[in-house]
Amino acid sequence: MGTIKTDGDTRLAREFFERDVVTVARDLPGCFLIRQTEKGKIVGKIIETEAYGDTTDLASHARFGEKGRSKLMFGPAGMLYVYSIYGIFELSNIICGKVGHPSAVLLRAAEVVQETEVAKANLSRSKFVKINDKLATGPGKLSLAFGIAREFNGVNITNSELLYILDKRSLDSSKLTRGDKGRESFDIIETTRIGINYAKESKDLPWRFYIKDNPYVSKK
DNA sequence: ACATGGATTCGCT
DNA sequence: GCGAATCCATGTT
Repeated sequence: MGTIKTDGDTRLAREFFERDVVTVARDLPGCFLIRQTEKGKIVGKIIETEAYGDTTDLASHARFGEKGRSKLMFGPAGMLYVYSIYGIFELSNIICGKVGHPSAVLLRAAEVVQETEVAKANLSRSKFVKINDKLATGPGKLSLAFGIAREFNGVNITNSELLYILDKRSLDSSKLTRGDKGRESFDIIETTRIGINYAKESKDLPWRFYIKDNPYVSKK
């Protein structure tokens, strides 16, 4: 469901993201994030996500209402929501749910499986990132590695040629990863979100999802 | 106009 | 486990 054909691959379409944000967040690990750049096509397997909900989720930017930077969250699904944090990083989210039901999925970690040198070059632009074999472990590093910055805010990833997501069954991972299995099954761990201890009644919601035993998870 | 603090990351203790 | 780096959205004066 929720897919269209693009060049033989199966791109996630708006219907995929229009579902409940928690369902989408659980479904995204194992899918492939694609970033077409001048230097090449960066491909990453999504490892970890978090769901952010409506005005009742005290950790969600939507809690402030339909205004300011989070206005996008109230609009149609499939748009990218990029915002800066700590003056240092920019975090990438995908708007989910029907119009009027604000929510978004935060992309927290990926395994870069193609054009790793391009991703490394992107990371090198920040003096706050240490470059090692984990290129996109954590939402700040993920955005930087994939070259996603504020100019991508509002981009429709169901249309864009520069940024989109392919279904987890659409790529033959034997060509892409070392030992990690795109087409094989995996267990998803559900746990609490990171960095939101200020959000009293919401901080214990099990809205963080990651692939069990995967080395590219940002934090256990 | 001013003060506050964060959906982070790294390095040092 | 804690603090620094560094900017802007948000809330208060």
